[in-house]
Formats: sequence, C-alpha cells, structure tokens
Amino acid sequence: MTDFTARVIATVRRIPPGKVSTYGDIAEIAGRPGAARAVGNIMRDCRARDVPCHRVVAAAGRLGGYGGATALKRALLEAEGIVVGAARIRDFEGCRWAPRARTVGKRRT
DNA sequence: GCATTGACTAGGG
DNA sequence: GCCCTAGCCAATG
Repeated sequence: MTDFTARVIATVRRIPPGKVSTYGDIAEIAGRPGAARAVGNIMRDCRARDVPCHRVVAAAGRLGGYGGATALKRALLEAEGIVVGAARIRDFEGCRWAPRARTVGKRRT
C-alpha cells in the first residue's frame, strides 16, 4: 500500500454516479501517469466496496477487467445511466470524468 | 531484492 | 476495426 495506491483509491471514490474514468486518467490524477496497469492491480487488490471500481474502464471505452465480470460491470454502469454498447461505452467521452475535468467536458460553449 | 504477473495504453500490421 | 508487440508501474512469489 503506497501513497500512490491510496491516491488511486481516493480518486476512484471521487467518481460521481453516471460517470466513468479510465485507468490511465486515474493513474495520472494519482500522480503516476502511465501506471494504468498498476491502477488495475490496485483495484484488484483493493476489492473495497467503498470504491466504485465498476466506474473505471479502459481508455478505449471498453469495460475490461472486473474479474471478467464485464457483464455485471456493464449492468452497473447502465444502472447509473451510462449507455454501453456491445463491446464499449457509447457517449464514452461524454460520460468520462476527471476531478480536474473541464477540459474533458469542454462544455465551455 | 529479483523475476513474474496483470482490471492498461499506444503504435503497427 | 481487430490482433499483436513493446513499454510502464505496482503487487506478489
């Protein structure tokens, strides 16, 4: 359990319902860009229910991981209002979330 | 402490 | 658009 790990967990916990984030983004937010794989490992070890790990998806918009229970993960995301396609999230860029977001939503019209 | 593994990402075929 | 390879990082044996 490193500080990076704690940050990753904290970041995932900050993900609001109806939104999703990517391993890479979380890794970067946690202070270790490129540690996407590490984030996945942390999630797996975390297994805490306080952490909405189901809101964490791959950069391509695919659900991936979740112990292979991608079907369950997809159901959870849909339950939050996120529309998921056959292999990836629809409006992925739209559902995508980041704590410092703003550039992500680019709602500044 | 070194080697292997894995819920990843980006690039090439 | 999908599959394979190389790179990165942390956890585990």
